[in-house]
Amino acid sequence: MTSGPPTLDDVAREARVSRSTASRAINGADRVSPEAQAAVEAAVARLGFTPNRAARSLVTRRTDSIALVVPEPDTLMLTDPFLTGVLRGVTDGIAGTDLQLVLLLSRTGEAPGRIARYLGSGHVDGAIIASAHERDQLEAALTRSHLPAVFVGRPFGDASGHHYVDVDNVAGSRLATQRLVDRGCRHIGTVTGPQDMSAGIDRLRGWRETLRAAELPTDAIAHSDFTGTGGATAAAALLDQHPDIDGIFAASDLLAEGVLRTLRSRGRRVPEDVAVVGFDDLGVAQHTTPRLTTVHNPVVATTKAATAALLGLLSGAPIPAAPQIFPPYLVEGESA
Amino acid sequence: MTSGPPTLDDVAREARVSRSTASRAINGADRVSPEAQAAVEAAVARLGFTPNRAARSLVTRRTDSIALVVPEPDTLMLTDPFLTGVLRGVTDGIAGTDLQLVLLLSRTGEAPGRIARYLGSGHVDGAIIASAHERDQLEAALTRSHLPAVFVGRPFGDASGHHYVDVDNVAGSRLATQRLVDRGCRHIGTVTGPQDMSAGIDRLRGWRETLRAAELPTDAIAHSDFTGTGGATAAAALLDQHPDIDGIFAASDLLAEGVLRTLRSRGRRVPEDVAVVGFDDLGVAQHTTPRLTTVHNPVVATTKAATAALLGLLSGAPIPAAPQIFPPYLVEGESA
DNA sequence: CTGTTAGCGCGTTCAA
DNA sequence: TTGAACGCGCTAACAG
Repeated sequence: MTSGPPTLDDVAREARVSRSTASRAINGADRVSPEAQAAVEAAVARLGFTPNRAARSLVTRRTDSIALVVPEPDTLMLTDPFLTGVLRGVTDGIAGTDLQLVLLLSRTGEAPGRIARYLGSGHVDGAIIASAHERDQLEAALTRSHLPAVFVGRPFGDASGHHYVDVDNVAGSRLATQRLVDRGCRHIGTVTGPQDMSAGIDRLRGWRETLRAAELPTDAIAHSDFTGTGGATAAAALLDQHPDIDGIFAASDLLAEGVLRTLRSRGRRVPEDVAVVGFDDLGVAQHTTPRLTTVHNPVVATTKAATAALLGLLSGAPIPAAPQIFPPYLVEGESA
Repeated sequence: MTSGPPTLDDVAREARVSRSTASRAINGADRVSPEAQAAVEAAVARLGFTPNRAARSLVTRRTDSIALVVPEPDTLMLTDPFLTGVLRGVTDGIAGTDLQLVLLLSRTGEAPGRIARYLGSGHVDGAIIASAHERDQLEAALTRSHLPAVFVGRPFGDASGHHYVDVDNVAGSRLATQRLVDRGCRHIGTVTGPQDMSAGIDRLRGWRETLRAAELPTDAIAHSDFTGTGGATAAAALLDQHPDIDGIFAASDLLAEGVLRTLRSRGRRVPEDVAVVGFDDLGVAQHTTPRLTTVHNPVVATTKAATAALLGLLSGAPIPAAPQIFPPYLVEGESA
């Protein structure tokens, strides 16, 4: 009467079979007669039965849930587009499974190791790590605990031993920089992202390589975090030190947006006086004035791939140890 | 030897007490001697014991996890700032508890009821619903299942019977519109948000009320979704139909951003020719040109409050049925 | 204050 | 193909 949610026993009784048979029918085992199968299915539908996850976990020793670790945005608006893409990618990736997605937002000033401890405690079957920043503890804890995990974005430091999916950041920044070279820019600067993230490092590298190949100067570098404000400040520094700059590669669209603001306030026309190319194409680029030329970063696709890889690991599939690297491509705008 | 994670039995053995005592010590019951308490704590630390959630859930009939239901952004960049704020609010809100956060991203084109079914299946102890859109099924399912839930933003339709926390959208849009009135605008238009969201409706209402009180015309209305592109289109329509417009209240900053773009492309100066006020202040406003005058929407605070309210419900605290409404305030920019 | 005893709901042997 | 029995790790009565 006051029974709460229906249990497997209720289903079995309703279907006039034993609990084991009901269990087998529900979990798609093969040794079940068609009649029994049908009876169980009918009973399940009639009762609205849903397996109790806790009970199931207890015996299967799986939690049927995975963790998604994401960095807390430094400022609202900062990593937002990235965050949104990641969320969508993972959600898409687990659609159709009965996996629960447990969200772990890594707080900036928090006691280090909270997340590592959580991941090591057996509360989840695996993890997607979209945390771009350096996190020695996390990576170490991950290898120690043998928790199946896939990174979105090459892990900082030694990537060997970790599965990851990434966009080819070096190729992307080459694309961006080459565009500036091709349109005739002779002194091309860059506003970099944080150098404790692989994306920040790689995007600087592509810029440098392209300019070297073109035998152009590589002296105009301004470091920044991935914020619009940071980009504006960095661009100002760049213009002060190198007034003759005629092109800027910004390591993200958010940065580029700040760069455009500075250029406008200084009366430099874009792209006539200074051409600008960004990176990411996650929505910001379409809303700038002028519309930003940028490099598309397929975040949803990479995250989806990472999730698929994790599902593979969980199902014990043969593991392709090699990272999956997605190609970026240039998106036409008006800024270059 | 090959035992896997340590169990309560291991702890008990290590601490030389019974399992029950160990359990009591760990769960902070009172009837435990100081020595036993210390012994257990030492054993826990030594073994790195973490309670098995599944086993605990099975007996306590609680899952120690809550769901966060958020709408999938219609476009990247769209509801991003909102989403980020919500995530932070909830995360802050459950910090210090051992609650798991299960993320439920509501897909736009999905089979309706997926989320409702999930919430009704006993997989979580409660839910925060940040889904602004109309979702009859969800609200109905929620009342039917008696799952403790708190909405962020007044639920669409009949809000009675639902707990919610919200910013005072009507007051906010009054603030915005009054600002335009005060600076001398005589023909003030509005670009609305979707009229199937309470925020969209309320923000339109505040605009109308303010203009009526000021005895100014309320004929210049253009509806839109909450995207920048939508705002740009709506603003164009507004200018076409009412060329003499000298002020626009946009129901969100994203909309306002689109409005500014249209005004610029039509050669209208802001704020000299047309003054603009937005709503939300979630990061977008600071990056527009000119910097947007807007109304601050304390998303993190409301979401945190919603989470606190949910925790209260879960602990069986006396439930304040009345919604918590947060006051908005005007943020100075250059656009009005 | 402590230990003993019983399940929580489910998957999975093992015989039949 | 089916059912009976067991145990996953833990909390909560109940005696002591």
